[in-house]
Amino acid sequence: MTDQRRAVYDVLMGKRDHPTAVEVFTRVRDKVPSISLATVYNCLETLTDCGLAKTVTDERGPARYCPNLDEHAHFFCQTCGIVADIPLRSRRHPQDVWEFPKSLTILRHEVSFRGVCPKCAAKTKAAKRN
Amino acid sequence: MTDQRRAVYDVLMGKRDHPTAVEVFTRVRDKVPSISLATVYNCLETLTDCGLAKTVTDERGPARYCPNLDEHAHFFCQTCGIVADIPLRSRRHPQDVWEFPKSLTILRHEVSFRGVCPKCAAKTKAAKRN
DNA sequence: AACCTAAATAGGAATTGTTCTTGATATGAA
DNA sequence: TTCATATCAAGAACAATTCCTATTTAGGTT
Repeated sequence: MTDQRRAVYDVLMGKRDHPTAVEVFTRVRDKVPSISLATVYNCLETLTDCGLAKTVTDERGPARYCPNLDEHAHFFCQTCGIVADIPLRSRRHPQDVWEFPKSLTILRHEVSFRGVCPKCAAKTKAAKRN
Repeated sequence: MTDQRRAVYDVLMGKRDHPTAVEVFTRVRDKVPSISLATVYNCLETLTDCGLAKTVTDERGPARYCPNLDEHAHFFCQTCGIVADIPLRSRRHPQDVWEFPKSLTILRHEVSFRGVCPKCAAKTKAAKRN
């Protein structure tokens, strides 16, 4: 655990959103001004390999990193692009929710929702009134 | 509907797998040798906008395109990278499984699984026996 | 059938996000 | 100390995609 990794980890945990590598980079530079973007990528990879963070990708955009280790889904706002965590109501096995060929070895699964966040919904509503 | 779009559409429908743009490009050149990669990208975007195809992305790899319009999930084999459609028979409503802030407008959702396909599972088993 | 206009195309340059390479630096073991 | 190993910074390289521009085409209108 080097200074850089510690700093990247702290930044991820400090603001529990879903920053891109570049966003992590700009945040972490406040603490370790000499850090390079490549190192941020390396640290993020190391952290995800250790299971301390997860990657989230919204279609073709840049990879985002998620410090929330609980099982959860992601919501992507189609308008502003914000990413939100959707918690699981109760512990369920994938097999309990979906039916799939038993010949497949399922190691992990991922659920994502797309739509409009409250803020953007309010904006479009306000725009329509004009 | 231009020749190029028709050709891209036919290629997608002709082999119901999950090709990348470049794979579509190489396949479609047999029919329309003068087509350019940029045009393939354009056509694929047009088709997905029309709802005639879907995009599938496995983490950070190139985008893949899926001609299967039925509701289904995707399975990604971690070993060989193959993408398979999983008919999505959900046993529960999303609201029953996930806890949504009711302020979110959900327009669509996506489920993907990662693991090992039967073929690769057999291979590793065979390798272990040696 | 010739004409017109908006849309689509080919080709290549540019951009974006990420990974790789290299040499320097640090860390820990012998 | 000396060596081996891992990490780092900096920037080049890379892959996937998008953008740009001149040219061509589709398809509706005379």
